[in-house]
Amino acid sequence: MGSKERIQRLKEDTRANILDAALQIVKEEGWQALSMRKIADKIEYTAPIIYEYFLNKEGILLELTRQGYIILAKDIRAARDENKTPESQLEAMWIAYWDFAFQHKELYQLMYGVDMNCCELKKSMPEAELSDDLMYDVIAKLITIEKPAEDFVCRKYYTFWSIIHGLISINLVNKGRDAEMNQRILKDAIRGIIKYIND
Amino acid sequence: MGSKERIQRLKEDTRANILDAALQIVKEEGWQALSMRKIADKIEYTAPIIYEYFLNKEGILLELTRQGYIILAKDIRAARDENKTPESQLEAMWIAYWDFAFQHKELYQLMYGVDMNCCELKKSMPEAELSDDLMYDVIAKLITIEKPAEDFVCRKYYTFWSIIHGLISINLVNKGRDAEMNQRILKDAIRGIIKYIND
DNA sequence: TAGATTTGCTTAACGGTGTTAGATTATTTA
DNA sequence: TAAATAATCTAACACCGTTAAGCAAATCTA
Repeated sequence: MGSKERIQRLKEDTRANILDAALQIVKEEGWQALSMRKIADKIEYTAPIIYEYFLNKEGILLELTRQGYIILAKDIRAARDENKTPESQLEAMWIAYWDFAFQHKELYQLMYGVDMNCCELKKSMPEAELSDDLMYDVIAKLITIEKPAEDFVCRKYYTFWSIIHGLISINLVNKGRDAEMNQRILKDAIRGIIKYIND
Repeated sequence: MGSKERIQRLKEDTRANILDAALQIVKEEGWQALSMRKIADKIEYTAPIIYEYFLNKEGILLELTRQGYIILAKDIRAARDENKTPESQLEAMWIAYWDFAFQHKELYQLMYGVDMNCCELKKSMPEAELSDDLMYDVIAKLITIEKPAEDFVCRKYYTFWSIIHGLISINLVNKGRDAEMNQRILKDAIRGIIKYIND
């Protein structure tokens, strides 16, 4: 009677296959081409069975978003743990963020709504805050002034996030022209903000 | 026989009505809800008529994008002309950019692919470069070092653009939480970059 | 003015989408 | 083996962008 577990495992496999198929289609043809019937084709089923694993199409996207945040947090944490000083940690962490965006371009688009459809329903996802906290902590360490205003750290964090997300968005939408220049802008900006973080 | 002109004017009206209807639907229900049949309903015609005025749905979006760039350039130019020093010009121009993004939220989403579907075909649109040039000129004035590297101005421009576009994107996607804080981040960032523009 | 032609607009359709209900087939249980 | 249950599919609905065909009114031509 161990078949219960076997079947359970098979179901989990199918669920994973759906997500894999979806991501594969997006990688091959873009978000616009993703359809329930195409996913079904790829996993050799018909469309309605997907609804036994996910509430609807949005549910698939939501799960992919979740996976994205988990990978991102893992990468950022690794970058932090490989460096010692807060300065080098912060730089490495933002570069990890940057690398994630291009290594998992499709996930990044989904997570941050760059040239995408969908979403709206990205409300309370705890996984989305994983990497937020990591960044926040390191930034706080760099602030040496006596009594920072309440939203001071928050503002610095948003400044970092904005410039890097902005650069990424511009590159993803405009199909990134000069990769080398962008790397320079990125590093210059990071160092600039770190340098004057107490202003 | 002045009826030729009258008819011509009516046709131009209908074309404008289509664009207005489209934008109105988007403002009321979001980009996802925009459909040819809904536009037709709003202008009290049936869908196929629209194809006498635009090649396809993309054509409507493209024209709205064009209009967006024209408004943006006008706003930025006005901001520049209301200020004297390059420093205050630049700040006012970026704030004008910022204001445009929130005053014409839907157009900005369309122009820069923030949480949108479509596009790809944003290739050569001359109107898109109108405001680019304005910014570029003023930034160049602020650079005082002797022989700036060839891509120096370009890099500074991208730095500005990135942080502001990043902030806007984050606010549009995350439904902007603290408007006041964002204004502060924006101004701080602009002044920070101006301050160290020759680094 | 009568007929021919052009114009403006609609209906109907095609192939696609997300999604649901019902029927069908396969598997498990008694 | 028979009944019950699970797994899967077919068919359909309402929508989408888009195109082709047809109708009816206005216009032009004789």
